[in-house]
Amino acid sequence: MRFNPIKDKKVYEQIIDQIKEMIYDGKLKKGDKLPSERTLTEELKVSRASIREAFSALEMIGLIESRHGEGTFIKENNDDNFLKPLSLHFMLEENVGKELIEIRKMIEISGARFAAWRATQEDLEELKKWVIMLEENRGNAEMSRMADREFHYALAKATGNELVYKFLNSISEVIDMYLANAMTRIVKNENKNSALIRQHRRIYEAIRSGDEMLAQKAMEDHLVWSEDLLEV
Amino acid sequence: MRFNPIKDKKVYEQIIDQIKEMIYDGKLKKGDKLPSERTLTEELKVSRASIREAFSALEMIGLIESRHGEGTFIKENNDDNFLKPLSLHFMLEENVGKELIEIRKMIEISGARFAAWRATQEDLEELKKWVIMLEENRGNAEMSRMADREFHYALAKATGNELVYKFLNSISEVIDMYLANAMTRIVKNENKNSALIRQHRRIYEAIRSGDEMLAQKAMEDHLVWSEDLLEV
DNA sequence: TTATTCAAACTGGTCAGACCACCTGACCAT
DNA sequence: ATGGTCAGGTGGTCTGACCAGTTTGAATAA
Repeated sequence: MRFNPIKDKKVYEQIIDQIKEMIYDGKLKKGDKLPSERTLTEELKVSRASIREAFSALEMIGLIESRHGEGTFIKENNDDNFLKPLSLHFMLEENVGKELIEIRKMIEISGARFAAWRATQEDLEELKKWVIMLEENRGNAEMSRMADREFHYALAKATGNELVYKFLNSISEVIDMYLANAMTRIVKNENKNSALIRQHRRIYEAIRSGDEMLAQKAMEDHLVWSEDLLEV
Repeated sequence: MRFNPIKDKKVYEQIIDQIKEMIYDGKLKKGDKLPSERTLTEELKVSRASIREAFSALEMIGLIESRHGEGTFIKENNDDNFLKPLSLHFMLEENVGKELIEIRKMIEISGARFAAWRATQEDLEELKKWVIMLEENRGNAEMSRMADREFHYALAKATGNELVYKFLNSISEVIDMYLANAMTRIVKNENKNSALIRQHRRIYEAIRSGDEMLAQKAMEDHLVWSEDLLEV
């Protein structure tokens, strides 16, 4: 004898489902204005409070935007961080740091290859800028960490894949926490600091010359190297 | 002269910030019970409606869970999919399909390598199961598509990285839409169908034998091959 | 006519209080 | 022990009110 669980979906969840469906069907597009809260009250026969609960949930994930006095709209620019709320999860998880670093590794290794293929002139200049920054700030953990981070962002941008950039950006906050100590150890050691700079320059040169496989290899070597330093 | 933007943060956003901070500081951990809505009403000097807006937002991203009659808790098991809301964004974007497929490619190519390294016996059996399913359903687009999808999920699981599995899972809905037509074309062509099966078997064999580089290569060949079919 | 003003009519943001539905635990009857 | 009852706490929902922005359009001034 089997029983099925009684489902008791909350009102605001059902509202979200309806909006979700309209997006599926293409009835709602970016920039579109949603009906006012009071209008929806009548059409859906629910209280304004429930509608506002649905809206605040959708606003949390960056899908809509409520503008006081104007109305509520499907968000136009998913500018930088629609993945931002994820960082909260990452802070609650134990092993997530290692897994995140692994994913970053997967994406960046292939990413370097894409970058070698598609990097624009500006991308190259940006990359070069941070390599130089790294060279000019030997021994400075703060600056080196910043330059390293920016280098990786620039590389993400150079992949020509917007989503790669956004994704790596959204997980950077958590990854940074893991890398901070490692960077301090690196810059304190003359040999390691040199290695760090050499590796970044090698990646940059490979991308600049358009050598996809070398870029991939250089990135992999770099990430494996820095991964080892995390364990210490 | 610099002005700071006038912050007019909504009440429910400030509530979220406070909860966020408590998680940062480690004062809130998985499974913890939050104060009741009525209690928070008094402590924060805000209305219950605002608190419920904050809670529904946090529930949307899967951070908390409200249980009727019991209370509100920091979610214990992020089991299923806290990345689910992302699919809504992906449906709104235009070029996101191609970019998503690229990211999938990046992750799966490296993922195959991880799988060759870490796949358990069950993982291998799961993979094998879907290869066989693919072989036994030549010409059947529906079943082939399903088997193909499940194979890739099984591979994601075999990487031993939970996050990889969850992430690929969350983007699968959108990717599937792009792959559906390609699969129909593949199974209608005897040669292509054979190639599809051969490629999956090759990936499986490489993983089974623990040959990391071959697994990576086999996966890359497969993805490049199927990518070309998308353009047709 | 044309431009300006400004009040009314929207919009979202917040609040207080009510009622329902559900869970828990204490107490009681069997 | 088992099951029933009841009270108190909790989330779920609704109503109606008021505040604070934006838009609109008619009355007014040029």
